[in-house]
Formats: sequence, C-alpha cells, structure tokens
Amino acid sequence: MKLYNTLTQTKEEFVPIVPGEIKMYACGPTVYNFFHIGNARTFMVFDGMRRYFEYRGYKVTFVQNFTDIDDKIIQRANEENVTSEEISEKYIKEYFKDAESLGIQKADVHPRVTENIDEIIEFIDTLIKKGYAYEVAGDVYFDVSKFKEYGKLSKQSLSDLQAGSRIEINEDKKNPLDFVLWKLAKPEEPSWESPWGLGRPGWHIECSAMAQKYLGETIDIHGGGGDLIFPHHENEIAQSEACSGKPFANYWVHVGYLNIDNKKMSKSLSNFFTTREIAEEFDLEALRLFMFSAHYRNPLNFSRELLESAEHALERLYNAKHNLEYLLENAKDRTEIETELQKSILEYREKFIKVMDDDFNTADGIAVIFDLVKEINTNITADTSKTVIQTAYDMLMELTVVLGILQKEEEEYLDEEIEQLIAQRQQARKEKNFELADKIRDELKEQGIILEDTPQGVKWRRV
RNA sequence: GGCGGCAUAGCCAAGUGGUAAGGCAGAGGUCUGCAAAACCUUUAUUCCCCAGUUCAAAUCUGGGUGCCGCCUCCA
Repeated sequence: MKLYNTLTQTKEEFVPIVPGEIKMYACGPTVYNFFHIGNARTFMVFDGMRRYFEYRGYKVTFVQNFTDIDDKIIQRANEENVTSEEISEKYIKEYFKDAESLGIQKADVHPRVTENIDEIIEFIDTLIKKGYAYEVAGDVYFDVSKFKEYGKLSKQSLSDLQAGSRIEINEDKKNPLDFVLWKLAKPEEPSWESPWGLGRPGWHIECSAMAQKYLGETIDIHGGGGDLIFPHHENEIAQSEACSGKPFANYWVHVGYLNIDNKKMSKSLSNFFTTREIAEEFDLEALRLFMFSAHYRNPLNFSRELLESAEHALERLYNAKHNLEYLLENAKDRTEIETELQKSILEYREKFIKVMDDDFNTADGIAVIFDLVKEINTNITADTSKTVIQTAYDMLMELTVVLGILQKEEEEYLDEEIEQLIAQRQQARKEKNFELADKIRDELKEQGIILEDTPQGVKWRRV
C-alpha cells in the first residue's frame, strides 16, 4: 500500500520495519478543555488508519499520548482554583467520553507526561551528555545548531527559520530557535526533581521520550495535525535522532485542517465547535462520514449544512442495511444461488482495498460503499437466495466497519398507548376509513411521531 | 521574506496522461387510498485564466490570478 510521507513529500510504498507489524504514534491532546471537531478530525483519521491497517492484517501497536502538564493546564487550574492534576484528570475523562461517542477506539497505550518524567529526564540527560543540549540556570535547551539536519521535515533551513522567526529574544539561548527541554518551575507550579533542579518538561520532549519507551527508537508511522510539522515534529526528530543516532520515524503523516468559513478552526481563533456541542445537534456517525468524505491530507470545510447532507447520506446506507435485514428474515434457503450477483458483490472488497491502499483514500472508499448499495438496491430482491443476501449484508458491514459507520443498533420503543393508536389506524386503513386513519396520523404527528406506510408495513420515526 | 498547500456541477468532494467517481440538493419516474419515505433514472462537451509539450492534458511544463496554512501555543 502507498502512504504519503511528509519527510519526502511523496507518496511512497509503505514498508514496515517488521513485516506485518506497524508501530504508530500520534500526538494526542493537551487536556485543558473539551476537544473541538478539528482535533476530532485528526483523531478520527488515525483511528481510521489503524482500523484499516488491522483490516489488511497488520498487527498494529498504536500509541497516543496525553499532554497533562503544560502552561495552559496550569493557567486553567489557576483560573478555576483547582490543581492542574484535577484539570487534566477531568479532561482526560472527557476525552474518552467524546472519543467513544465518535467511534474512536482506544489506543493500545495512552501514556501521560506526568507518568513518564523519569524517562524524560533520562532522555534529556543523554542529550546533554552527547552535546546536543545545554543547561542555563535550571532551564535546559536543545542546541539546534548541533543537529545538522534540523529543518528536514518542514523543508526550512536554519537561516530561513531565523529570518521569519517571531520568537521572543531570550538571552539564555544560544540560538533563538533553541527550544526548551526542561523548564525551571516557578513557585507554586507543579514540579519534579531533576539534575537541574525542580522543574517540568518542555513541550516537545514528551513525545520523543514516550514514543521511544513504548515503540522503540525507530517507529513506522508518526503523525498529527498539519500544524505540528513545525516546530513540534521538527523538534521531535532533532531530539530523537540526536539521542539514538537512528531515524525516528520512517513515515510522517499529517492531517489537513478542518476549516470554518475557509479558515483554520483553532482554539486561538476561537472559531471552533467542540465535539460536545456538535453531538447535541447531530448524529456523530454522520460526522465520521463527513470527515472521511474528503482526503485526509486536504483541508475540509465544516458547516452545519454539510453535516445535514452527511446525515442524509448516512440514511441511505442505513436504509440498505435495514432492507437487507428485512429480506434476510424472509429469505428462502436455496442450493441454487445467483452466482453472477454473488461474484459481483464480492468484487467490492477488491475495489475498496484498491482505493484505500492508495494513501488511505476514504473518499473513494465511501464511493465504493455507495456503489455497493446501489447494486444491493437494484439487484437484490425478495426472490434472491439467502446466501447471496447474506453475502451482501456481510460485505456492507465489512466495509463500513473500517470507517466506523453503520454501527448503531438502535432499538427504540413506543408507549403502549401510541402502539394502540397505530394499530387502530391500521385497522381503519384496512376498512378504508381513511378519514380516521389520517386523523390518527395527524395526531401522532403533533406528538412528534411520523408514520410512514411502506411495503414492509408501517414505520415510524421521531422528529 | 522563506516554505508548503489548494482552485473540478447549485453545494461538498474523488480523480495526477487515455477521454469527468461518489454524496447532498434539484428534475422526472416507480410504488402508494392520500401523504411521506424508499428505490430507479437524470443533472459538468468540461475541470480558475493564458501559452506550451503530446496522437491524447482536469492531470505534465512555463507564466498569471485568487484563496488558505506554517515560520509563536495549536490536531
């Protein structure tokens, strides 16, 4: 399969270090707030990639961290007059709630910075010993001039970066681009003992240390949102490769932004929606379908209108699913099957794999699923053999589970009173008393229950 | 200033040399007591503009225009 690599800026044939196994690390959230749907896009993409790799038979080890100590967390804690630990604990819990509602599976490991302080200190110590880092009055900086490949991910030279630099002048640094590995703690701030005094880790070191701890010195895939390319991932490469002398990650994967009014959705622009807000209004499987309807590397514009159309599109998929379920219940087992149709249905697997193998082209993957649905709607009838209907159903579920859609098993019940009204109306219809039938239908509509007469009987839905 | 990306129907969006996927919306039809839903059919002579290469370009090359992002924390 092919995967676009930011490092080489080309689509490459994906070759894992160990055949059949994939070590994958994605940068997770800083837990000081609910995550927004821009964050959700990145989490979903990596969840989707992991599901797909597993579908293709790889054994995937997926690590996604929590940044649970950071300036913003401390600030938030001060504002709310609680400890930073309480803030991070709270939002880690909220992360899992939101992630679950989005169908995002748990990573194999969700390491936290505060649980890996020893490893981080050791990592920094190695960098100092190897001459890549220096200490100034309790702060430790990485010396970018010592890592000669600095800039290889963001395709910037050190001098280009300096020219455009908006970093505040810091007299302690040898170079304005040197970044902090260990920060001297201010009084009252959470801190840990270290060879350089009481302090806490800088922003970038955590991912290097945790990736190495849980996945090893060289990993297959490292990813995150596109805004992490510089400086975060550039710095991770510098730290990790300086430390181990080996390549850090073979493939760098970056997810395009979720835009709003064509502008990047971000906490700093405060033009974002939290996943929580969207969940109140929309079906989150529709959000998943929406996210996967564009290629993961391209920007994707968000609006409520687009989410509504995604809901309609999702309905179409559910209709096919429910229809197959209905047909299955009533199908007759026959030894004779429609071999052409059977063959045609099975071909959708190959079609799906073909497009998804090409840099995880979920937009095309979805198109294949819709083509399958059309085939089902057109060619599968009550006369089709059970075997073939089952094949179609299994194929539909096999492909959609990779994208994490069509997973709901909604079982809703009505009040007995309403059930009786519906039965009454059916009786009235049978007796061709349409006036009464329509009256009951109108009454139920006022209660928010819409009745529809289908060939499979009366159906209802709430509005 | 440096680096990178994008421009395809009313809207969203695939497609990177062989004659425009898919979804939503719209239109027509089937079904139906009606309604609704569902399903089917249909909707870009053309891919921002100009020039070039080629038998062949949305796709490659050169030039332009417009938009977005990174270079400060951000998924």
